[in-house]
Amino acid sequence: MTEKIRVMLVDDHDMVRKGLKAYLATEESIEWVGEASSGNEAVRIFAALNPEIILMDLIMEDGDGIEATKQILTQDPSKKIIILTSFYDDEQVFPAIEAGAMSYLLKTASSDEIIETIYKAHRGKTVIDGKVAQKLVSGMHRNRPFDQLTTREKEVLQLIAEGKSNAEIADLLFIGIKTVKTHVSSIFSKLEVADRTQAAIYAFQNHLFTKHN
Amino acid sequence: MTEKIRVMLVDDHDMVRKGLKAYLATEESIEWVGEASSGNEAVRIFAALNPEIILMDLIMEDGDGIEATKQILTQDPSKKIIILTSFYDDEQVFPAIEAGAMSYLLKTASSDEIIETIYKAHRGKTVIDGKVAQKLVSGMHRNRPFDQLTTREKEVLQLIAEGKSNAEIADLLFIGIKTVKTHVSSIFSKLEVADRTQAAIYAFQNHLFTKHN
DNA sequence: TTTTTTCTCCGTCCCATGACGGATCAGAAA
DNA sequence: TTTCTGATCCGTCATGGGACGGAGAAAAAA
Repeated sequence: MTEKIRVMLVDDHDMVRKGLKAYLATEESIEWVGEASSGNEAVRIFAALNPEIILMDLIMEDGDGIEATKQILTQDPSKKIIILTSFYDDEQVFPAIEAGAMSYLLKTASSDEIIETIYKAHRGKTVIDGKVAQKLVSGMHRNRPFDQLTTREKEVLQLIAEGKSNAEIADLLFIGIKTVKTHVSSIFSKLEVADRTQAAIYAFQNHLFTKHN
Repeated sequence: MTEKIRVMLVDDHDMVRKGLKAYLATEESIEWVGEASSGNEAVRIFAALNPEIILMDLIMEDGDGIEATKQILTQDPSKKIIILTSFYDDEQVFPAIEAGAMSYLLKTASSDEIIETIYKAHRGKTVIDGKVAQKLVSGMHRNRPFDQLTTREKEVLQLIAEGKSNAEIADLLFIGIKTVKTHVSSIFSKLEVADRTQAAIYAFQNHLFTKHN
């Protein structure tokens, strides 16, 4: 029999860790080398555990999965990381792929799919969940109006989304109110919204300034 | 030895179901009678499984946990339902308790806590997760400014949060623009915000109109 | 090089917005 | 009954917000 595949899990749900551990124990060719309950903990201990494959949750209290993925791959690019997240959180897919994750599964995936994905990752093959893949292709040619904004306009939009007035924005950016109004008008036409309130709503609905951009 | 406690799990994550099942199998006095992958499925099959305790996830694709909790307890009030959710989703705690759930756990809870909660629920004792409890007490005397709003004002605020102008709101509610402005001003003073944009931001940050209210 | 595009900046004009005051009506408390 | 409180409604008025036009500078294209 060949060498076992060394697998590590990073998830802040104890029951998920205990559960997946118990389930993977039934697989002869998989060896459970350890687990971490947060992204930061994973970065600290993965080298000692020396897993070949890391199952990584995204949303965790202490250090998110994307950051942990980056750091781990920086230290050891040979690690194969499978993202295993609860929801296809809108625009977390791109950052995860960019961070170097090999596969992207939803927790709604069946246990068999997870095992299959582990084997495929072991052979260097990528698996992307169907729903996530749809997001990807629709987002590939992402003509997001937001990306049409200039640097200055993005700054202004963020301040709008924080509830700032034009005068406040002018003070914060050390420019005239009239100039702010120009940027604001430009933002409206690019985002195809009518006023600053709709622009702020757009920012919130697209999670623009809540995470990494 | 006494009768085993009959337990059923409702969760749309296959790995959580398989995992918890494997883990609970180590408990002598707990019997796993079945599982459902959605709220609606749970309502359909719980009677046949005849569990004593139901572990219920909240966020599911097909029929959420709160609705399922209500329906199950309507059919059989003797069932003891333990909410087992991923995040303390802001204001889902109240509806869950109102629906008749006996306990409220987070999935970050340790497996031992879950087992302990099952035993306590079996003896009729309620367990509320610490973080959730904090939310509860801070929410008990919930001086949320939002609750200070009148019915009409809530309607207006929702339309503001949808990006509507005063004129559009007037048309939608069949009242004059001046009247709308009065409501709008009243909303601002109660929410302690300066303009409609900040009001919309308030609505989004408090998840006001995204779920049941 | 010149030309064109783009980004950033500032000005003028008009209207929706929001502050303030007041009227009407309904229900509760005296 | 009267009184009081609060919800809903409409008026007047000053101002911030948004549309439009344009200038200078720098980068890209010719």
